[in-house]
Amino acid sequence: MHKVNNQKIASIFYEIALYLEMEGVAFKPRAYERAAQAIESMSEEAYDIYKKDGEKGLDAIPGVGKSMTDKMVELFKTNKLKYLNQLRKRYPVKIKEITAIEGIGPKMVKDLYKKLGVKNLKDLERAAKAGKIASLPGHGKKTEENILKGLGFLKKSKGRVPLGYILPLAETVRDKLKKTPGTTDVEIAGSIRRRRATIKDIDLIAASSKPKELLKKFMKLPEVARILEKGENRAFVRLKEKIDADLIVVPKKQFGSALLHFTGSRFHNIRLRAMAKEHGWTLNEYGLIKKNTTLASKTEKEIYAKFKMDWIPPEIREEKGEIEAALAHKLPKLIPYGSVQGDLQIQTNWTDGSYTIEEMARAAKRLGRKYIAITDHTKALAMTGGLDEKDLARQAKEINKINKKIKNFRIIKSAEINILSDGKLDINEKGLKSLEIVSVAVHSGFSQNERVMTNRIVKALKNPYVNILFHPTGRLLSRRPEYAVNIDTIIKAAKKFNVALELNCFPDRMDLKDTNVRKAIEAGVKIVIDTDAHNVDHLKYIPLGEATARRGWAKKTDVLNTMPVSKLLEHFKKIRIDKLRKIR
DNA sequence: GCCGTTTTCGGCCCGACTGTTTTCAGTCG
Repeated sequence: MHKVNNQKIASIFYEIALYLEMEGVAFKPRAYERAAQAIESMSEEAYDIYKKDGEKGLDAIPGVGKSMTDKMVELFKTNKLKYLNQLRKRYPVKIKEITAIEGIGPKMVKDLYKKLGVKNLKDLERAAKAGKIASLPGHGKKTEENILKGLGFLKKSKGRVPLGYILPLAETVRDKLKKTPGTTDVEIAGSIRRRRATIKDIDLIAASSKPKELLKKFMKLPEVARILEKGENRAFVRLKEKIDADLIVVPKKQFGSALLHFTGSRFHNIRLRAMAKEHGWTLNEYGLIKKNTTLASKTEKEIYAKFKMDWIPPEIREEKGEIEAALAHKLPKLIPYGSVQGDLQIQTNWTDGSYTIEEMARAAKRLGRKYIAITDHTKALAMTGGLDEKDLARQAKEINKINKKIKNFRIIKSAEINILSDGKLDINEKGLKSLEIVSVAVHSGFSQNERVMTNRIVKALKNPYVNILFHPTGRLLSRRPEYAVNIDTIIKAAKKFNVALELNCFPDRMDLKDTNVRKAIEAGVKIVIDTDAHNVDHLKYIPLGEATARRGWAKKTDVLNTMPVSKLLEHFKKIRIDKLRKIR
């Protein structure tokens, strides 16, 4: 058996979809894409589902039926897929690679292959530079230029970018557009509005009585490098920051329908449109329309109401049960932004942070936090100058001193303690006892196999002093995938040993991710949201974590550090006493 | 290829822009 992971399966299904699209097959490409999307966003591995529940389990994945179940089973059994190999043989073309270029789709790939023998990006570049594409019937000079520009962009582009790095730019552009005469609303839509962890481009929706002026202003912004498309009410540009931005301008009365349309997700929209169709209506960016009359268009809420649904927060518009919940008026009350009162992971210049404890505390207070926990690394992480038991005692004295100086604020004694490769901690019991909150994390042995890694973490969670598991899967979005860990087992252990799981807001981490948050809270495990700040500038990332918690359907009560500090510390204290009593 | 409080068969979301066309296919969101 071969443990083919979800990402790999999704990637294969996406590739099949492209090949089928290339052949002009109807409907099947969408089916494969839909299944791929479902699989890549599952928190449980399809392989584990198969081992546990067999083919029945796979078939139960939404969008997956008999045929795709068979294909997954074949992958698990042989690590190969005959169907895909046949497609690749018929068209020996790097289809995913080539269609990554803006403006090139499967049909053009087919044409370029058949007529010019283009199989990969290198062939494509050579053909374009030699002027061969412009001379093809059906294509021209412009197509060729766009391909060359697209190739250049692809080389420089970083692909999807962490949300936290793009949001400020999107907000800057939005705010500049807001000041245009005749413009009443500008909103960021798309996956940024849904607060996905990574972003491909910036979508902006505006309501204006003077669309021409607004579009002109947009295209002339200093952030813009190049104009890709322009129309009556939309413009599509490439920003100097190597990311594309799209602006759609509508009359005020259509702002809601436009916002709904361009917020997505795609599958949420498809579902809504199918529902509209059942009523004999159509839903598009201009409104919910019955024959020639508009039933609703001004606000999203009005449109949802026509379907007898509650308004659905953008963060959960992923066609993952939110439509059913909205129809039944049973949407969860998602944790409101601004609910997190304190930051529970902060590094200082005692280890690899850049600022003193007091500087971090004062900066956090300025942002409205009521408390922070100081969580410098411990000794096994030698490269950061990790603290030993004596250092922690010294740091405690320092914290006491600063606590007296800063009013209406509380610094909590904590640490980011290493889980050693055998699951033991690198701080002794006396050291653990001296801390108000004990947080643990993996920082070594990333290449351990899943069983070893999982057992190691579970062993650490079993320690009666442990309160929080930091960045449970260890992913770094721009650099490193998750380490091999069985998140279901971790969640079970967290529940059993009453340990909270961290949702780390650092833009590169966002760990736990949304689907794991949902899984954890469904299992009754508590979450903490914190920034992992290494300097004062990082403290601002809390709302990213709140957003991700919302994507995971978390309520305020699921997140421990929405509590005031006295209650929070009481909570951890009580757990510690209970656990120690059970052991003795 | 998937799916079903109308359906196990017959459907499957909708519209704009571009480039190369003389009315449209391809691509994108």
